[in-house]
Amino acid sequence: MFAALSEKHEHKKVLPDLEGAENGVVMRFAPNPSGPLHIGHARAAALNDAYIKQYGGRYILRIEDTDPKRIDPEAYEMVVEDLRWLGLAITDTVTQSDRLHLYYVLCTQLIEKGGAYVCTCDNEVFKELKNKKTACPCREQSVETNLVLWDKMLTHGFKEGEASVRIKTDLLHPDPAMRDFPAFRILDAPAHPKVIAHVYPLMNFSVVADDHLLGVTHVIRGKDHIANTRRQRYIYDHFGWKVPVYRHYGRMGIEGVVLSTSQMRMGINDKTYTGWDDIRLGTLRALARRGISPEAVKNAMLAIGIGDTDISFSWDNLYAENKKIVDPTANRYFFVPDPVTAQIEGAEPHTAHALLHPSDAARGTRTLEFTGTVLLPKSEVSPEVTMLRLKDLFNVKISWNGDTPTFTYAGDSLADARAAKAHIVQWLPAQATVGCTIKTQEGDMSGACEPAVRSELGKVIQFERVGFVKIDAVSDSGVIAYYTHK
RNA sequence: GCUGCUAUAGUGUAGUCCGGCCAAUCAUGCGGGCCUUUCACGCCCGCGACUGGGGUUCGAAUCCCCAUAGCAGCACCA
Repeated sequence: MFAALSEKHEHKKVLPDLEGAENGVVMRFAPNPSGPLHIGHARAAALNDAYIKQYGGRYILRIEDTDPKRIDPEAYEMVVEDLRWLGLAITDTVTQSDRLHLYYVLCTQLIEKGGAYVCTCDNEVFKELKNKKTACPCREQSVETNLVLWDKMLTHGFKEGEASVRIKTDLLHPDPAMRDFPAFRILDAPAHPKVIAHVYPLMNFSVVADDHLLGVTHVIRGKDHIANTRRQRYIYDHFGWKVPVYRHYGRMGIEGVVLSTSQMRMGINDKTYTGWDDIRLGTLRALARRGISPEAVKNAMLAIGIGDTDISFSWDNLYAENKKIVDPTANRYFFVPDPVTAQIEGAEPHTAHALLHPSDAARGTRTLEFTGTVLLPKSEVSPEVTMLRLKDLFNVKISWNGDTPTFTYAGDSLADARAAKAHIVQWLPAQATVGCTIKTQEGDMSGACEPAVRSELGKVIQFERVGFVKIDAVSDSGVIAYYTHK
């Protein structure tokens, strides 16, 4: 009964039903290994994942590396790492460069069926004919001729650009993008990191081949693939294969971070960025470094859903999701930005015990030894301020002689501080601090924090009154933290 | 230009297929309050939208037409 009540608060986002998914689904995430995954990828990855969890089935990671020019050899590993971080239920992994022989066999079959032909026209010439809805001479070749030419392609009888395989579609189709699109091309010096080949499939062919071979039932991807879906249908029809169910979601605009792989790589090379996880980038590893949890990313993506409207991604919404996850677990500590030293007159030494978490006393406390001098945030100490409450310690009166403050002990009563509307501020014992720099997308914030923060390496904590941060590095010279969000 | 898709508050989203229960849901954001030894969390209150114009209908966010805006594709990229 109580469980039912608490589940009501979960607000589980329900995605629209998928047609024909009742008996389970086979879906795939198919990135190009050109760099690490970014937030845009996370949408496709998370949406597919959610449906597979909803209906049951298999989740195939398919690395689409059929364009040697767009491969970063390190990306194979990065993609897998990023998906592992996201926590997806991947059941199978295939790499297209391992499967070229399968595509070749299917191409031969398609030529035999009369569904494809080898075109030796100049690319520009073909384009002109296509725009005039006119067949190129190669289209009328016999199956036998096509098979001979196809064999010639595979045996290096052509150079790059001299021949390609085209799918027979409808030359009168109103959309020129549909007319006899290419399925295989020749690359002379591809320098592919995983395979030696001369003939490479184009995306539309290899995708159909693999979706069919792997039994993919449902495809969710961006609407930039709508035209590809229509093209791919021609291949399905030639083979007589069953077409998967498609959903195409709209474009997602993301502001504030760099997403373009080439731009990121350039910036890393010229030291503008520290690496793929530089927090100014939109990669998943950058989010991870900042303390965004994978669950928050997934939840934010599911909340966006599969609508075909173009949307703008909201960092606020992602931060809200993350805070729900991080707030209950993050320990609290003091960080004093831009510290000023304050010697407190008239106060006895005192040990303060501050809760590690305000709503979970069982977690314990940290101890701060007051011996006379403290560090305070400079922004809290200005001539119009005459009283402060040092959190978990006592009240301090400030008297001003011009610009020079004098700090005097003013009692332990919290009620007094409230009555005086004094700010309750974080502080540090001057004799027990470590230097701390908080890195934000806008720049660094330096100050000092409790020495105990050093035990939170790799964790997200909350600096009280400052915000959530992830402890990135701990050394003799101090602590480096990354700002997560408020 | 051609082909196609879309249009609900600052942002995301539900409702649109099968018109009335929608003076429009939920989240986030913002404003105010309560709680509180954090400007966090929690709780309460409030703000804020059906792109525009026609039409059909007793009745339209929902159906039709036009306009406008945005987006995608028109590669031997994925």
